[in-house]
Amino acid sequence: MNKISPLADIEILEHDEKNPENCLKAMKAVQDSLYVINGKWKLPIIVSLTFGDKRFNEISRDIPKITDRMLAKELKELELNKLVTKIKRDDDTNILVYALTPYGKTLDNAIQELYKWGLNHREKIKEDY
Amino acid sequence: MNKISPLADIEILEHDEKNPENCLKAMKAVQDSLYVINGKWKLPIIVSLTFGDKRFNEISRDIPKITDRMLAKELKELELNKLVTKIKRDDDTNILVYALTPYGKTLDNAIQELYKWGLNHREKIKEDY
DNA sequence: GGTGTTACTATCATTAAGTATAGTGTATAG
DNA sequence: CTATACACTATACTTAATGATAGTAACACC
Repeated sequence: MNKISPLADIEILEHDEKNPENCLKAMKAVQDSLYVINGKWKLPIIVSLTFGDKRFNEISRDIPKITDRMLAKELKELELNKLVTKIKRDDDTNILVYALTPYGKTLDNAIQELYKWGLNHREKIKEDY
Repeated sequence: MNKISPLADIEILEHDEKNPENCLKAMKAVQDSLYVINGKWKLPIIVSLTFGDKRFNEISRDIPKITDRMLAKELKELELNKLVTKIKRDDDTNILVYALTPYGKTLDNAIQELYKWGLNHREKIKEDY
């Protein structure tokens, strides 16, 4: 039960000129995350799968404008990173569907925050212009 | 005090085939966020500034391998998006420093989650290989 | 068993993102 | 007043990401 969150630490160290190590560490960690979810389509795919396991075409229809090529490519990378797997659909057919792994689901908190921020940002932009 | 978080809603709707609208909405919001922080350097810059207001060269020294051109370019975009501003350093000098705006600071939750996930992911990769 | 759908792959073209290098006006220190 | 650091900008180049288009094996369905 680590109550002190990492960025809480960062805030404590905000004015500690002697510890640029923590800044570097934070940057690297954030870059690691971004590296895994980078590109135009990976997060949309993951979001689509949070709404349920889906087969190739179902994901494709969920995401406007994605091409087969990109969907195939991104799914492959997500499988490599163990965020997504193929499983048999839970019915009498033997159709294969893509599903988030338990590990893939650990991205949920981050995605929630990006979702909330994105909604708010869209509102802000509307106000401003 | 909106206790029901957006993705909580999403989970409730997970098996509601009749509402693909929510899936689309979630994807768009997440893409909006990603659009603002995309690229290799924007998050490192923001992280650097969470450790304190800094001038150009100080940020540059914080972030290994970033070039002047990219730093200038990314800072300009961050200023356009109102996440960063230039202010006078809080001392007797009239040095200008870059600082996160209050709006820029609203990214903190998202960055925290990316930070936590990134740390964990790095550990996982070490275990796996 | 012919037709359509599914789940891809291959190839090539285009666009976007990032790098390398050099240069310039302004501020600051000695 | 001069040298150096600072905060950029300009140009050219390279690499990475994405798009457009076509094709194909496997399966499903009448």
